[in-house]
Amino acid sequence: MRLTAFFLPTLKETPSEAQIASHRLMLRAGMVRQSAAGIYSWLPLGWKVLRKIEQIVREEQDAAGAQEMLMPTIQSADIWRESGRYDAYGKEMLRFTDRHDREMLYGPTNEELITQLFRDNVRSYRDLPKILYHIQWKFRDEVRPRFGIMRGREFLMKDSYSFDVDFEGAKRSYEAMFTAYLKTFKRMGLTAIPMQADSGAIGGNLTHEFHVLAETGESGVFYDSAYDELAAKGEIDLAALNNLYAATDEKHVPGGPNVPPPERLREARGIEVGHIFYFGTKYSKAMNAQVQGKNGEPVFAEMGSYGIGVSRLVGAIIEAYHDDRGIKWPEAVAPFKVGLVNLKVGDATCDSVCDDLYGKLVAAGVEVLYDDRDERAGVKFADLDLIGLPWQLVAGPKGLAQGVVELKSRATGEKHEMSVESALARLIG
RNA sequence: CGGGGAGUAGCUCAGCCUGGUAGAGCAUGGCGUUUGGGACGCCAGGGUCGCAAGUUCGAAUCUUGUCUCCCCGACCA
Repeated sequence: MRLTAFFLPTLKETPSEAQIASHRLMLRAGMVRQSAAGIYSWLPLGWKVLRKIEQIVREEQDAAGAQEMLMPTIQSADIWRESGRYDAYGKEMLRFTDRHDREMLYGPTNEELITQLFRDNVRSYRDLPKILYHIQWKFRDEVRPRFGIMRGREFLMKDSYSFDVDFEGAKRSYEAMFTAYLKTFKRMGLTAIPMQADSGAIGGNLTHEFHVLAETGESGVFYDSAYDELAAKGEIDLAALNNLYAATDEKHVPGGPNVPPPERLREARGIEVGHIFYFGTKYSKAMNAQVQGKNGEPVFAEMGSYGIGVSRLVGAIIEAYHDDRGIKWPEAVAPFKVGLVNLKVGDATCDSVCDDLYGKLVAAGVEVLYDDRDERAGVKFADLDLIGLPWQLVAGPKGLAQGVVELKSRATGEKHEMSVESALARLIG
């Protein structure tokens, strides 16, 4: 993509409403614009990141055996009356009527819909287990949206739902999602700690929240310092994780059972990026979702639900990866891998070398943003640092006179001069 | 939902107290000089002062109502 053609409205100054780094940087980097309280438009750069994250989530769900589908954003009140949540959910649910005065709502979650689909279409235990998921926009009419897309009213969520014939099966599904979540967050460069959590309004008795540690996190969390060591090792060890203490402040009881000694107890702030629940037959009973068991007997489906805040992850990643100049995207979610800087647009050599580099990178399938604007070097560097592409490939008249370009890592700040060929090899290889 | 604050140019804000032709910086367009980490000069364009009523000869400014946004708290799968 050539920057002259790209819609990238960056801001030099910080909009006054933005309080935390991710919000500030998303506005400044031209990723999002607010349209109403807690409701945002995703501009091209932000949308690219969102789709990258979504794709990682999708791949890990698929790998765990879940199947993607798509349920609507708008739901009928009827099924919510069946589950009993139409009255229970409260004002967070956005309700309205259509032209025929039918009561509708913008879905805050999809247990009812998926249970209805299951009930209407699955008859036998032989069809189980099943894990279905979708990645869809949700709306929760939060009293006080804040922190940009971190607590928006409209947000993109991946929600999965598992159906099993018995508890053992449900537990396997739960563990499959548990592991998938750890892998998902790790691929994005995040260390997410699974925490014992309050089960809240969804109800159930087996539940974990996944928190990314960040100073600006909304939740207080407590965890065993052994997590830090485990995270440093970089491998996912389910058994080890299950034996370590970690809890949100809602669940944490000082000095309670399993709480590690003070020297190993860490207190921190966390951003909740995922939440998984086993809730048994809560919805299948309320909505009469049964299958026939092995002996022909009716069995209520054992269910779980598993959410990842996809749009919130964008903010969480920025919270984890930024400095005072801007964002530092991990390569897995970066909107582009390379920012190609032509330091002197209009200079025949610079133009031809950059055009050639751009063509070759694109041909090799490398995502590259080519800054071909007729701007001063400082402007280009500042914008590139702000939007945080992992690699900056800089070509200017001085370097080219020596036959070199500069390759800079945004993450480490390291710069290396090298020939055009070796730069290409580094980026394509 | 309780408390506080703010709506004036694309952004950041001044002007309001004490009513009298709407401002600055940045951004944008043009020209020139510049050009390796957010240049400089000159010129230009751009505003229903959130909206509505009221007071007044006259309202961005005073009064009332209303809408929206932000912050703190409570709330939050």
